[in-house]
Amino acid sequence: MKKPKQATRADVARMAGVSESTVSYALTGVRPISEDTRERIEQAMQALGYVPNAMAQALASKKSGLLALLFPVGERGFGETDFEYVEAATQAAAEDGYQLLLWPNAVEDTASLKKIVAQGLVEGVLLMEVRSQDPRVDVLRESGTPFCLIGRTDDSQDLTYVDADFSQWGPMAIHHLSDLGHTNIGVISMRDELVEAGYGPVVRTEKPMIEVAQRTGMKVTIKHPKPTIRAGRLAFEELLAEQPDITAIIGFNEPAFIGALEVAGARGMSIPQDLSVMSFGLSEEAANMTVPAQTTINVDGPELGRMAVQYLIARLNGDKKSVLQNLTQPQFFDRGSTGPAPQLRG
Amino acid sequence: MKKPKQATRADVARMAGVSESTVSYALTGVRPISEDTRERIEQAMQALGYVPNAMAQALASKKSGLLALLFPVGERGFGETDFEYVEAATQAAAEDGYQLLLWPNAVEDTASLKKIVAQGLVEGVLLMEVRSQDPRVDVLRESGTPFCLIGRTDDSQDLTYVDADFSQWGPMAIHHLSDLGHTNIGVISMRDELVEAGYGPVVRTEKPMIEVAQRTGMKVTIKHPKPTIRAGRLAFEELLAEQPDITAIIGFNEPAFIGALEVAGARGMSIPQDLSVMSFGLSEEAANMTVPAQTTINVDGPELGRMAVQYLIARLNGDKKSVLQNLTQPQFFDRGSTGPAPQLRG
DNA sequence: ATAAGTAGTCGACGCGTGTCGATGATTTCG
DNA sequence: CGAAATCATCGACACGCGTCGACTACTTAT
Repeated sequence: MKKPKQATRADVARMAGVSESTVSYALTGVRPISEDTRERIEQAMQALGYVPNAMAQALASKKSGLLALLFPVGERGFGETDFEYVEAATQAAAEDGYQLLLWPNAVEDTASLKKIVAQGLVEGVLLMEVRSQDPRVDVLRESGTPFCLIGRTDDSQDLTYVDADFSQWGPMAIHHLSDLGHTNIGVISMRDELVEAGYGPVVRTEKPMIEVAQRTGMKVTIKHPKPTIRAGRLAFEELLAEQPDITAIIGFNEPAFIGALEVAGARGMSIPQDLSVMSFGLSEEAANMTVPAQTTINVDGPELGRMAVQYLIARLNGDKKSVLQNLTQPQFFDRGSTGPAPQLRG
Repeated sequence: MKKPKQATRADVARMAGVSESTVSYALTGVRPISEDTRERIEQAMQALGYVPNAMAQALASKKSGLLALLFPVGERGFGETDFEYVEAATQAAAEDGYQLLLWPNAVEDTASLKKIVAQGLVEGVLLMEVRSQDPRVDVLRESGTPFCLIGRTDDSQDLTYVDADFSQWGPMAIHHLSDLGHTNIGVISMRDELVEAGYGPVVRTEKPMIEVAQRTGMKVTIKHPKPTIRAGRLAFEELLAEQPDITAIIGFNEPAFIGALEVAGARGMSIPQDLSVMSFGLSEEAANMTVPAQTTINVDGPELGRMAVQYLIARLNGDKKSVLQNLTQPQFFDRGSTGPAPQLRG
C-alpha cells in the first residue's frame, strides 16, 4: 500500500547542510570528517531512516556483496548433509557482509553459468558437487571470476577448494574396529558405477582403507551395491556367504546399508554383541534414526561450508598468491553400535 | 588473472553504428526497431559477448530480480523437509527470472530485517517458520515490501501465504486406522511448550483429529514429550500403562517417536502385526530409515515452495487485489507399517 | 618566514542501464 | 491532398552512490 520513499544521500546532505560527498565520507571514513559535522550527518540519517541503496552502491563500487552458490539440479538431490553446510556457509557469509545467492544449475549447463558471471551480479562463486572433470571450472577460470570448490577436480593443484579428507575415514574406522579386536570386516560401499567413474568420495575413502587393512593384517571385503534396500540385502547376504567370520560391517550407502541391517536383524544378530556396525558420512539425524543409533565417521559439514566461504572472500579481497586449500578433518561419533569382537568377549 | 572487460551497451552501439537507446529498445522491445538494425545489433552483441549488467539494470529499473528467503537461525534448525521446499522454491523462482537470496535471521531481529528491505536489494520476501504472532510481519507490512508467508500468523486473513493443510492430517490418519479396525490409538506429538505457544502445526493438526475421533467413537490419547529419544520412551511407556489396549500409534516428533519404536521393539511387539505405526511430516528419506519403513502423512514440500514463490511474484507483478492463500494438500504414503487391528485378525 | 603538508569540505563526474521527448520519414485515413 | 497517426531513431537525463581533483584554513617542518 504505502511506499515510504526511501531517503537518499541527497536528503541526508540537505538536512545536515553539507554536500553529498561529505555524507559519503562520513559513512565510509575514507576521508576525515570533523566531529561536529559527522554528528549532524548521523542525526539526519537517523531522522530520515537512511540506509544506503544496495544496488547503487554495487554499481558504483563494483561490489555487490553477493556470492553465488551453484548447486546441481537433477542429480542425486540435496542430502541433509549438503544442507548442513549450506546453512553454515550462509551464516559465515553474512558475518562478513556477504549474502548467498542460490543458483540451481545443471553441471553441463555452461551457457547459463557464463551468463551468470557476465551479469556481474555476483562477486564470486561457490561450486558444489564437483566432478573429477568439471566443465564449470573452465568457464569460471576463463571468466576471471573468483571461485571456490566444495570438492575437488582431478586437476586442482592451483585451485581454491575445500573438501572432506576422505583419506582418513578408512584408516580411522579400521583402527577403531581393530582396537576392538575385529579382524574380518565387510563394507557396503557405493555402487560400482561411481567407483568406475572415479567419484572422489568413494575412491579416496577406499584406497587408504585397503592399504591400512593390509598393513594391520585385517581382512576387508567391499561390496558395491546399488543404492536400494534390496540391493543392500543381497550384498550383505553375499558378504556373509563369502566371509562367514565377519564380525563388523561399515556402511557407505544409506539405503543399501538399511537393507543390510534388516538382514542382520532377520538372522537374529544383535548389535553390537554379534555384529559391530558403523557408517561413513551419515548425518547425526540419520544415524539416530536407526535402532540402535549408529557410530559414524563424518565430514564436519558446517566447518566445510564456513571454510569455503572464507576462502572465497579471501580471494575477493585480493589474496591472489597463497594457496587456499583445505581438507576438513573427519568427526567420529561413537554411538555404541560397535563393540568387542565376539570371540574376545566373555 | 585476466579480466576480460565486459562489453557495455555503448560498445554494442558503437559497433552496430546506432545510438545506445536503440540498443536498449532492441533488447526490451518497448519501441519498434527495424529488422535491419535489429540484426546488426544482435550480431554486435554476439560478437562482443554482451550481457546487460544486472546491477545497472536493477538501479535504473528498480527491479533487481532478487527475492529474499528469510530463514530462522538458532531455532529448531533446518529440517530435511524445509530444504525440500527451499530447493523447489529456488527453481520456481529461476523459471520466472528471479533468484533466491538466503538470509539467515532471528525472528526477533527486526532491526536487520528493516535494513534488508530498506536496502532495496530484494523485491520481495519469503518468510519461513512463521509464528502465530510474528514481529517480522509487522515490519514488512509497514515497509510496503511484498511478502509471502510459508506458514500462518493468527491474524492472516489479508496476508499472502501458503501453508500445509494440517487440518486434514488428523482425520486422514484416523480414517485410515479406523478402516483397519483400530479403535484405540496413541499419539506421540510435539512437546508441551509448542502446544501452549500455539504453534500452528501442532494445534491445527490435533484439534480436528480429536473431533473426528470423537465422532467415530475412537479413543485417542496424545502425549507431548520433548524431542528426545529418552522422552519418547517414557511417553510410550506411559501410554501403554494408561491404555493397554492401544493398537496403533502416530508420531509427530521424530526423536521421541524413535524412542517409542525402541520400546515397542523391546517389548517384542512386531510391526504391523501387533502394532500399527505411522508418522506425520516425516520425509521420505527419514521414513525409509526406520525398519520397517513408515507409513506417513506429509506436506508436499516442493509444491509448497513453488506456490510460495508464485504468489510472491504475482504480488510483484501488481496483483494487489486478489487474495492469494493456499493450503497444500497432504500426501499419504502407505509403506506398510500399518495393518489390521490385532483383534480382527484371523 | 616560506615551503610543505594535513584536515575538512565541495563540486563534478562516472558506473551501465531504462525511459521520456523530439525529430524525420513513412504510412494511413477522411 | 492535407492531417493525423505510426515507425524508427537519437540525445539527454535520471537512478543513488563512490571517488577524484580542487580549494580553504590551518599546522608543522625547515
